[in-house]
Amino acid sequence: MLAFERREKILSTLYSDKKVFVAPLASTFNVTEETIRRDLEKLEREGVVTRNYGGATLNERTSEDLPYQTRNTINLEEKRIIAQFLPPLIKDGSSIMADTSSTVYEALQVLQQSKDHLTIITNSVSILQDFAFSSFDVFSTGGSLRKNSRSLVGPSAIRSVQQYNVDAAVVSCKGISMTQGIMDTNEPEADLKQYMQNQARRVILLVDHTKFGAVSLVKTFPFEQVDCLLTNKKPAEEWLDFFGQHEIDVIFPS
Amino acid sequence: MLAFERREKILSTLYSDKKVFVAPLASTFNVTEETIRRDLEKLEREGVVTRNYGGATLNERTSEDLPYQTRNTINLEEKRIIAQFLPPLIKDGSSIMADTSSTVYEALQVLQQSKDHLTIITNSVSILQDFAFSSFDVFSTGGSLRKNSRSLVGPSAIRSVQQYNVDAAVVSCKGISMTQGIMDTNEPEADLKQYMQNQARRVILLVDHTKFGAVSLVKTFPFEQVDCLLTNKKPAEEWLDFFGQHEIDVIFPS
DNA sequence: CATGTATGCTCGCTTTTGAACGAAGAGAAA
DNA sequence: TTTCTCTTCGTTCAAAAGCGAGCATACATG
Repeated sequence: MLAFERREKILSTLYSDKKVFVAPLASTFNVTEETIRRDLEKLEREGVVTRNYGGATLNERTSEDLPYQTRNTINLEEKRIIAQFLPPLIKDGSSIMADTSSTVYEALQVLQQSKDHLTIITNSVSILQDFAFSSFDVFSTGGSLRKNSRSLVGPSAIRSVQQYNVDAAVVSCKGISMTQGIMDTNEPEADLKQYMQNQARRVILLVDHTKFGAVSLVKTFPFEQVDCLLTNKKPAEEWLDFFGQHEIDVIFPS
Repeated sequence: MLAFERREKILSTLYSDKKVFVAPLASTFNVTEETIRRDLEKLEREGVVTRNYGGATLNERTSEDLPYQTRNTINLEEKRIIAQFLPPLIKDGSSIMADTSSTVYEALQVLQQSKDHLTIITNSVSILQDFAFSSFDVFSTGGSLRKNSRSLVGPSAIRSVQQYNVDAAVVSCKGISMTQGIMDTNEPEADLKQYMQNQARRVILLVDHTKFGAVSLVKTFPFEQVDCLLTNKKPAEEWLDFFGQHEIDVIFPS
């Protein structure tokens, strides 16, 4: 039995019972209580459980969130660098649209700390979940829950997006190419993004350096629509020229 | 029985009875009265109860606006008992509407294990989150994220609900009374529930025993609309008569 | 080889619990 | 009202259970 295997089993017990105890776990897995405690400690650091004397209870709010969270920690540093550039571009009290991407998610976390009030319209379930107890006004687009993601898409989401006119759309993508434009991996989200862009006065695109030149399945909207691009490394000269031609403000760490 | 577990159970008794006594608690948990006193002391420090001679009473104010996660673990056993009754009432492949309540949430968890395919329309963020990786089709109503809850409400959610016609509405409430009807603590959710009920061929109401006779702020829909009621304890004879008059099928543990 | 991770073990510290006893509250009787 | 009695509370002490830090070992990984 490997460590992560054990933790997975602990998690599954947690999901069904909402709580676990140190001593029984230790004996079922044939490890010392120390090990179990360390497991629970780890789970607590990840925000999944709260420990109490003799065991731990599940944190409802992140109940099924583990896969997302791990995915979210990939390139987290890059995403945070990008996120730092967003607050100066957003005025307190303004309204924004946010798509379902971990980059945008990180950026909103930073906004939450630096702004008093914002109105957020989003199709991301993760954002809904995280802002349930914030002071921001949050609107969900509704729509169909896309399989294996926390994204709401489809005609209903599109209709919903069209109801709002916002100051800025904060979106990400899977790849940008000078010839192919801005691309995403799946049709429904790419589609929705296009409508988001359409309802916003300004379009702010968040792209980390790995997206430059990456080609992906489906085009979203053209570069002409982008007002501002945030990234985590200085792009190559030809990209800077390209952005200049399209009148896109590029922001990157100096 | 560990300390935190005992305190949870005390809380759960508090939520259903509004008050507890030291001596009976001590004997049910097989601990000394001192221990119970210390538990109550702790709960008092947390602002949940006020102690008085011989026991403690629940602080009314906090009972309504409980954070979701505490509310969710309270009376979990009762909720699971109710949840068990739902699968036989729902045919595989059918479509249902689900509100934002921990009882309905538990019931859907059970459905997830016993059905191959369902279409769920919900205003609950928690359900969206939990079914992101399931085989069910899930639609979000969208709408405004209600403060300090994981519930989507408002005109946009209502419009959205009206787009769908489903086989069953699975809903809960905060209180039922023969004279006042079915009640909830807040207007927006009560409102939405009414529309949900309206779009469903059958209305299934999930109520634990603490809700019987409990009066709450705002009425939702009348008993005439309810087709089936699931609860965790056999209701009193007058309630059974009452349900009979309204042609409501009542299901409870035998 | 060095490095990092996982695990077990020990020891001192904290939390929890029960027992004991005096103090305080409730209710009845004067 | 005052007094008396019984119950309930709070405090203190000690024992037991649980915990965290630090160290050592084992094993994989680079």
